[in-house]
Amino acid sequence: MPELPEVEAIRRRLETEVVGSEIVSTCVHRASTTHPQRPAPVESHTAAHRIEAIRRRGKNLLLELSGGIVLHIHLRMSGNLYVLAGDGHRPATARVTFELSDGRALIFDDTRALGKVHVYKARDMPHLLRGIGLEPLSSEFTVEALANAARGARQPIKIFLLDQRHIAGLGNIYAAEALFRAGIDPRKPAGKLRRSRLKALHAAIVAILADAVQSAHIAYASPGRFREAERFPLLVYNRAGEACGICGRAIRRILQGGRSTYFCPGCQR
DNA sequence: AGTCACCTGATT
DNA sequence: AATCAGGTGACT
Repeated sequence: MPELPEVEAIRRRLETEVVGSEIVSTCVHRASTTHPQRPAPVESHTAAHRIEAIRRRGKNLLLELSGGIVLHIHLRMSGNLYVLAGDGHRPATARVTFELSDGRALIFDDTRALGKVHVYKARDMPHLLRGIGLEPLSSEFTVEALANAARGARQPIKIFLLDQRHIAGLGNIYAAEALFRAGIDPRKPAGKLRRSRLKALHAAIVAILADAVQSAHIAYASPGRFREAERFPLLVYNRAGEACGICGRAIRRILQGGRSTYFCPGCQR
């Protein structure tokens, strides 16, 4: 489920809940979650370490542990990270359990088991993250930086936005919503957008993600999982056939790179 | 840029 | 039974 806003909401929540806590033991319940690393090293390199900080880079969560160890977690499609009280029931979909010294447990829950948990030395992280693109809610993400990234790109702009090497954190939902808000046809080649269009797109991305972080924070606030109803309304995603709220034309669904793209043929040109 | 693979579950 | 799902990496 998670794109940048959901990952950031999880990060903020965990920051208040587990930074400063010590992991006493770790159990990997599904080997594919740590693949190609073996479960044993992940377990041994996290046990007896304290969680010192939690950072996010795009959709990646980085738990900085004592002793120069980084726990790298990617939630992929269905991952979630949350704290379970000492008397809580661990669900069957838990893929990794980190037992904390105060009796609580940090659970990596992942229904589809596509998510990843790996351990690295802190000094290796810059190398491992080198291919990740602009952080859209940071000061480095400017119209100029977006224009530089898009220059000469022949990919459709929707495909371009999903490519984490350009911008880190957009996924299928918010890419579609940002393009709608900016009034851009998702099939338009990225490198052919005029500066005025890029400016609108830049503003749309920042506004959508900032709003979505806020609502995701609320949606995750109560214990349990993401509450869809709390998210701010999506204007095109998953609305094929419905009337566009602006122009009234039917929202279309097309395939790009094997994935659904939703857009309004009236508003996006 | 398209297709498959990795997984499970919801929906048609 | 078939299709779809908020992600990504390895093919072609």
